[in-house]
This record gives sequence, C-alpha cells and structure tokens, in this order.
Amino acid sequence: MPEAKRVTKRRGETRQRLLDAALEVFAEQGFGASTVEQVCDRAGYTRGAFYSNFVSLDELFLAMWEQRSERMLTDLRDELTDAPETSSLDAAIGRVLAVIPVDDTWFRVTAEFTAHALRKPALRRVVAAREEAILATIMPILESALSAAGLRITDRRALGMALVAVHDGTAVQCLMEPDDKAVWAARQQLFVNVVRAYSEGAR
Amino acid sequence: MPEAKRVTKRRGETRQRLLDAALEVFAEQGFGASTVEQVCDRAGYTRGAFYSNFVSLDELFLAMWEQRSERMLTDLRDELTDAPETSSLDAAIGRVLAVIPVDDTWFRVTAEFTAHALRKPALRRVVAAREEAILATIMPILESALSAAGLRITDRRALGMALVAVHDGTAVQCLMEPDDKAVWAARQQLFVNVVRAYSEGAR
DNA sequence: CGGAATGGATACATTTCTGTATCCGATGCG
DNA sequence: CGCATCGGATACAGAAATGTATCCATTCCG
Repeated sequence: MPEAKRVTKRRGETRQRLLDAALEVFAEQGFGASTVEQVCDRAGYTRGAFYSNFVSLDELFLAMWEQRSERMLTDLRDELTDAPETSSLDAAIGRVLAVIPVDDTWFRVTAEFTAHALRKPALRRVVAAREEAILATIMPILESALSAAGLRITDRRALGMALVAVHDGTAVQCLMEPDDKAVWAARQQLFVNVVRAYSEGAR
Repeated sequence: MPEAKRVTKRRGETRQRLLDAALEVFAEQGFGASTVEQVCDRAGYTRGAFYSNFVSLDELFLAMWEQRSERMLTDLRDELTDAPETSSLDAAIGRVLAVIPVDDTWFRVTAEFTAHALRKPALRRVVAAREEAILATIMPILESALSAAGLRITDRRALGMALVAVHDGTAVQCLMEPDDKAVWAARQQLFVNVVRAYSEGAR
C-alpha cells in the first residue's frame, strides 16, 4: 500500500521544479556524474526538499524521463491529428520529423536514459513501451500518406524497428555536427529511403 | 615537450591492466559514476599506480577508447583483406557484420564515450576520425561486392552516414533484446535495404 | 483566530573520493 | 655486487556527497 499522500499546490510546484532542474543537470553532466545537490541548487532548493519528494536520484530520473517523454508524445499527437491530408511521402515525413524535436537537451537525456536502461533491466520495458507508443502514433499518419501515394507497407514491424534505429542513429550525427545542414538533409533522405524500402505498390 | 618517458616492461603491464579494468568498470557503472578506486581495485592496484600512469580518469577513458577502437579496426582489416571475393550482396554484408562485434561491453563503453564527446567538443573530432577510418575500411569491400552484383554506389557520403547511423541505432536494439533473433535478422535486412537504396544498376 | 499538519531549511555525523607526499621493494646498470 | 632509478604502496589531509534528525515558517481547516 503506497500510502497515497495527497499533493498540495506547494508540493506539486517544488516537485516540478526539481524535475525540470534534473533535466538540465543530467543533460549537462550526465546522470552518473550528477549529484543531489546540483539538482537542488539548480532548482533553488536545498537537499531537504529533495529527500522530502524523492527517495533517490534514480527515482527522480525515471519520473522526469517519463513525464517528458509523455509530454513529447502528446505534443506529437496534437500536431499530427489535425493533419492536412499530406499528399507526398516526403512531405509527410518532413512533417513528422519537424514535430519530433531533435532537441539537444532532451536527446542527451534520452541517450543517458537508454544507457541507464541497458544496465537496469527493469527500465528496458519502460523504454520499449515508450517506443511502441510513439510508433503507434506515427505509423497511421505514415500509412495514410503512403496510400495516398499508392503505396502500402510490406512489413510493419520491420519498418517500425528501422524507423526507431534510424531516428536514434541520425540524431547523434545531427547533434555532433549541429550546423552542417547536409547532415540534416541526409537524415531526411534516409528516412524516405527506408520507408520506401519497406513499402510496395504503384509509384 | 612532453618529456618522453621511456616505458619499461613493468610499467607497460600496469598501464595495460588499468586500461582493461577501465573498460569493464566504465561499462558496468557508466563513466560518470566510476571512480579511480574502482578501476584500481579491478586492476589489482592501488591509486598510487593510477596516478603514476595517468593524470585523470578522463585521460584514461580517452586512452582506453582509442586503444580498443584501434584494435577493433585492425581486426576488421585483417578479417576482411583475405576476403574470398564474396559474390552476393547479402553475403558481403553478413561478413562485415559478423566481424564487427556487437559486444555488450564494448558497445556500452562506446555509447558512453559518444555521450561524453557530445559534452566535450574536443572529443568530437576523435569520434569522427574513427568513424571515417571504419568507413574507409568497409566501403571498398562493399563496393567490390556490389560491382560483382552489377551495382554501383550513387552517393558514397550519404551511404557512409546511413551505415553508421543504422549500425548505432540497431546495435542498441540488439542489446536491449539480446535473445530475440528476429531483431538481429531485421538488422541485417535493414543494412541490405539501405545499401540498395544508395546503389543503382543492373540487378 | 488558533491549533495541527505540512514542507522545506538547517545542522550534523558519516562515508567516499581525491590528490599528494613519502616510503620501500624491485629492477636496471656499471 | 652495489648503487641509482623506477614504480607502485601507504599514509594523510582535505573536499564533497550522502542521509537523517530536527527545527521553523506557512498553510490548512475547524
């Protein structure tokens, strides 16, 4: 019985500021090198506030990542649901990529979290579940754009995996050379090529 | 003038054991969470040995990563140079993938190092240089296999980037589900598809 | 208002890590 | 064999991080 503690306004704010601070600190220093104090300083509190809200940095990390990725996912849904029935495949992919933020801070944190999950098996399911949710949001858009172009997906699962892999792999490249527009263009092109590779039909 | 210090046998061994221990410790704990003592304990020395050989964990990390990736690269070259003139594209890709180890430990460390490099701009060139070296080794093999199949690469640079991205992206997936053979198969297939996407010619 | 519960600050004891200074056994060399 | 240098161990001092116990201000609610 987790002893449900009611959340007052003040407590909620504190908690949120700690979550926000954690994002920044973990992105800058990496999770492993971050300390409770650094997070508290950034948030404008002392360690007392932290220990009153979380039991460990691990817990904070998980809570923060889930909140941010959940928020990212709903943003994605919001942006994509009122889709203006995109005609071309490139345009559809461009739309999706424009909405999925390759935000420096967020990506670093996600990379850290992934590495963390490789070490803590319990977290793998969390990561996997999030990926599935993202795919569930994106695939329908993609499929409708494809069918408008007379194409259909041949292997849905394989395409999903490929998209995730390409996203993660190219995101690193983009962050390594953030100013090289060619890298970003290549990324977009790679997505198009991959989608085509797993589709068939009239062109 | 770095005051070239000559390397005795004993010193070399100590240094090497520290490098090896670093690989394991960093893989298990992550670089940021690792301490000098943990590395020394693992190697069977005390901190005295460490500070006599390196000035900081950062330096050790860099030295270790460069040594291992260099070794990996020469292994790759050795395995590929005596290539039995592979006929099919799939076979060629299979060969290359078989040689590039998706070793759990090494991959984790590479991921850590990449994250580290995102933070320390000086390291980005190191990572980029290594990627280029790997591509320089692989691309010729690939091209000969392709031409044997009547294909030729259309955009060498784009293909190189794509291969790196796909490698990194899929490696994570394979490590997350190490026992799911389907993931590994999908990975191989994705490589084939990507290479095809950036090639043209008779089939 | 006024007492009770809440939430975060403060103070403290403890542990952990770091870096250096020094020591001593081993190894190389004449 | 004996001296000199080398390499790692040991010891120590200081810094940093942790977790807890306690205190005080604010908010809640009758």
